[in-house]
Amino acid sequence: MFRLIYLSFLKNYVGRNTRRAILSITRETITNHPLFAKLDQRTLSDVINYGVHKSLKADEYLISQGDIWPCLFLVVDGEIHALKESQEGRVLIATTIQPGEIFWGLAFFVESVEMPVMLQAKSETKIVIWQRENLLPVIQENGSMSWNICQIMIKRMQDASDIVEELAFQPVMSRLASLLLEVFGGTEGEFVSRELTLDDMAAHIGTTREMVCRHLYRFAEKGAIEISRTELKLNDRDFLQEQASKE
Amino acid sequence: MFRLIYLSFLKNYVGRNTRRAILSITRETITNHPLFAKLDQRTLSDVINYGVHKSLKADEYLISQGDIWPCLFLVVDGEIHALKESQEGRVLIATTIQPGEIFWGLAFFVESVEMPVMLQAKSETKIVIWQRENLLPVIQENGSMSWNICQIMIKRMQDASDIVEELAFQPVMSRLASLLLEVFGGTEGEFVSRELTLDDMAAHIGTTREMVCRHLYRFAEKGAIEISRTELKLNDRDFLQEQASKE
DNA sequence: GTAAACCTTTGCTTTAAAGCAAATCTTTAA
DNA sequence: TTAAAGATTTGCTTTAAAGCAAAGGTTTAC
Repeated sequence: MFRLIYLSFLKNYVGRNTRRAILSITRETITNHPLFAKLDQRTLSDVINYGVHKSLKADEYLISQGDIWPCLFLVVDGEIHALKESQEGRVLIATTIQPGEIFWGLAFFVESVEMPVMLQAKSETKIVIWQRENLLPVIQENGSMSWNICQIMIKRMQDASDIVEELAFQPVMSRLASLLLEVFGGTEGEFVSRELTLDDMAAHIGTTREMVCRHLYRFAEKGAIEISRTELKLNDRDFLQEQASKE
Repeated sequence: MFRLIYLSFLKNYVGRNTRRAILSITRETITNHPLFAKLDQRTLSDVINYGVHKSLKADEYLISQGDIWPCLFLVVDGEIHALKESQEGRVLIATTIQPGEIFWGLAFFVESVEMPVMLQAKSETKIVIWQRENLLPVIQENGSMSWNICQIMIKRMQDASDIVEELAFQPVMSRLASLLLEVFGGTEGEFVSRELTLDDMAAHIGTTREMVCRHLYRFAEKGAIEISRTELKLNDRDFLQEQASKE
């Protein structure tokens, strides 16, 4: 009881020193990002001043599919999912934006272009948002920035390309094997919390929770993993690797 | 007979005037592209000089999936398919690059990054290729160029995003309806050549020729289209539109 | 002009994926 | 502490997609 009160107290109270610490982490995150690498101190300060801080609660939406949103943002803390939703309510998580990464509304670059994904905070998340009108002059006066953005875009294209390839050619079992390796790849031999619900996993690979469940138990039958209702142990990475490459 | 000889004569013989005409078309294509829009005459000439002309025969490969290819190119005439091939030989056409459009190897922007697609000429095709090392200085000295590239990339991202959405959420029938509208949308009420083989259509929507065939005849049963072995008439665009949005 | 290569169509079979429902377990919130 | 909400699991059913094979057309190349 006491512990709960104590924790919620910490959660809501942000003292002068703590606030200063958060701002400094944010400042550091901005300063360290390759996009702003070659800016002089004065321009960097401008950029930092234009940035609007925003906190998102877990599961809170930042924007919806179809929005015209001429902004660019940097994740300071937490994680943001870029996801697509079908008419029937099925969901596909296209990518996850991590702390230190930059993302944008397409309308930041091309006027009136709609967002093809919605953005949703996975957990409690802090971001800094820039409006097109504020950042555009800076970008145009610093040639290297556009080039850096190109490089970030290339990475995103690779991601998108992988998703297309998997959806087009690989069966559910392979996609699940890939996901397991990605999420639990570093935990071979020890039981760990499953982290993702069946629905979460289904959203990552574009299928249903029932399919995920069945394939998990199929992997368990083969000895590649062990599972309980809440935990998972990865035993045979090679087996999963092999499954992941099947068509 | 005579006609054949006459045609093949034309095909191979390129006289002085014709060559000059082709070069001038190419020059115009380059000059008109938004990417080079704001360059001064002198820089533009440099760019034109750095560009290497290349002709591809129908079905000829430009590069393979996995290549590290630090180039950027412009399609002058013809069409180039960006396609993915699975281990089992199935093919998905991710996008088609049209005359006047620019595309690139990812390694043009980020060193050592592999191509996620292969590039293949759909028909006889002429392109102009620039090496990274030649074009990079021009880009870095002309800030607007990177920005323009960003805009081109945004368009490609939209395309990729649409493909993901279709593969993840839409059944074969919807994807085929979309394709029919895209290819034959402007020909309502008249018989036209089918243009694409069943295999071609299958490659566009990620399925097999048999599935395409069956769904075509299903559309025909409903009166939305009429088909013979070689021709097709689109009767009911609305019906197809409705099918295209189904999940 | 003809054979070979290629494309289309269809019947039949197999398989993967999804949908639905119910039982069981876990977590959350009052 | 307990009820409610949420998550997992499994059996059964349905459907979409794919695979295989064979029979016809069409086009191409010699």
